[in-house]
Amino acid sequence: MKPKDERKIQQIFQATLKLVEANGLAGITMSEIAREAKIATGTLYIYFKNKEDLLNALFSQCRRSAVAIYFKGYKEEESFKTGFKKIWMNLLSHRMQHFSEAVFIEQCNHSPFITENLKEVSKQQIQPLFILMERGKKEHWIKNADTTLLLTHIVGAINNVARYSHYHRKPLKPAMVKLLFELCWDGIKG
Amino acid sequence: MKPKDERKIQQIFQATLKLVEANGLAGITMSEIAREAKIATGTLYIYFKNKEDLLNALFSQCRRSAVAIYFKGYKEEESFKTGFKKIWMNLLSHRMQHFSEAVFIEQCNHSPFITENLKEVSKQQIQPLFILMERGKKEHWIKNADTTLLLTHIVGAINNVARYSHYHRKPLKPAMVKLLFELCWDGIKG
DNA sequence: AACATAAGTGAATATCTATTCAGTTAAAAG
DNA sequence: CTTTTAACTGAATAGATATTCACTTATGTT
Repeated sequence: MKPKDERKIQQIFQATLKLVEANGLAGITMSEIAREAKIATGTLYIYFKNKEDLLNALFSQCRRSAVAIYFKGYKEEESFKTGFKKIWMNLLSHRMQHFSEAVFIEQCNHSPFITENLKEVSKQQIQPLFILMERGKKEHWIKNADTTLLLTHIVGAINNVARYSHYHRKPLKPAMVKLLFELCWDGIKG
Repeated sequence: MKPKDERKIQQIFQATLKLVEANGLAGITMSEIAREAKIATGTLYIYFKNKEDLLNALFSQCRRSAVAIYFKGYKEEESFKTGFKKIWMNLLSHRMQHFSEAVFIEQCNHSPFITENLKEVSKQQIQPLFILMERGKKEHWIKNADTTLLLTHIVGAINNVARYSHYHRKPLKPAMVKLLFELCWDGIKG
C-alpha cells in the first residue's frame, strides 16, 4: 500500500515545516504542501491517509528527533553541572538549528490535529533529564524546588530566546549564549 | 453602521477566546464562534467586517488590556527591585488570570490573520519596562546584558510556567511563586 | 520487448466554512 | 398606536480546501 520512499516523505515533511513556520498551523493547505514539495496533491494521499495523519506523523518524527538531540553526548557519569550544561546547550541548539520543527511542535500542542495520546507519550521521553535534576538537588547543586517547575522555567526561557533570535534575525553570539546560561544557572543554583 | 453594543462585542470576544484556548487558532470557525456566543452567524458580520477583522480587533483589545495589567500599581519612583518585582508579578498574574487571552496573543504572533503592523505596534507599548531594566543595569542591580535578551528570557520563563500550571491544573501556591521569582531574580542579579 | 505492478498526476467531486441577504423581530420616534 | 429604523436571524450562496479517481508514467519481471 503505502510506498516507503523515505526521501519523498522527508520532502513532504520539509515542505510542511517551512509552511507552518511561515504561516502557522492555521494557514497550511494540502495543495500548498504539495506545491512546496513539488508533487501532486494526490501523491500526498499515497503517503498519508489524510491531513491529520500527515501532521501526526510529522509531529511524531519531530519529537523523536528533538529528544535525540537533547541527549546527544550526554553521559550520566559526568558531574551534575557538566551534564546539565550539555543538555541545556543541546536544547538551545535544537531550537536554533531546527527552529521550524520547534515551532511546529509547539503549535501542535495547542491544536486539535494532534491526538492527545501522542502529546502525552512524547512528554515521557525526557525522563533522563528529570533524573539528572533530582540528582542535582540531592548533591545540593541547585535549589530544592519541584523539578517540573524548574524545567518549565528553564525551557520556557530557552524557547523564547530562540524565537526572538529567529524572528528578529539576531544570531546568538557565543558571549550571549554564555550569558544566557548564567541567567539560567545563577537562577537555579542552590 | 456598526452597532456599538459593547456587551455583545465582549460576548463574541469571550466566545472566541474560549474556542481558541480549546482548539487553537487553526480550529475555529465563524459558526462555532456564533454558537458559543449564542447569536446567529450573520450577527457576527454586523459587528465585524469579516473573520480577519474580528481577530484583529480581539488581538488589539487583548494587547491593550495586557499592557494595562503589566503596569498596574507600578511607580517609577520606587526602588528597582520593588518596581521589577511588581511588574514580574503583574506579568505572571496576567498569564494566570487571563490565560486564554495570553494564549490568543501568542498564537496570533504566528498567524497570518494578524497584520504585521498591529504586531509591531503592540510591542512598543512596554517601553517603561525597558526603561526600568536600563536603570537596573546603571544602578548595578542586574547583569550588564542586552535588555531585550534579559526580558525575553524572563518572559519566556513566566509564559511557560503559566502554561504548565493551566494545562496540568496545578495552581501556583504562594511558595511556588516566591521560588519562581527567585529563579528569575538570582539569574539576572549582577 | 511485452507484460504486470507500483507510483504519480491533477482535474473533478465532496465537504466544509466564510459571507450574504431576504425576511423577521425589537427598539425608537412621532 | 403607527411608522421608521436598527438589530438580528439562519438558510442560501460563494469560495476554499480536502479527498478521490480515472488516467498516465515509471519501475520491475519474464
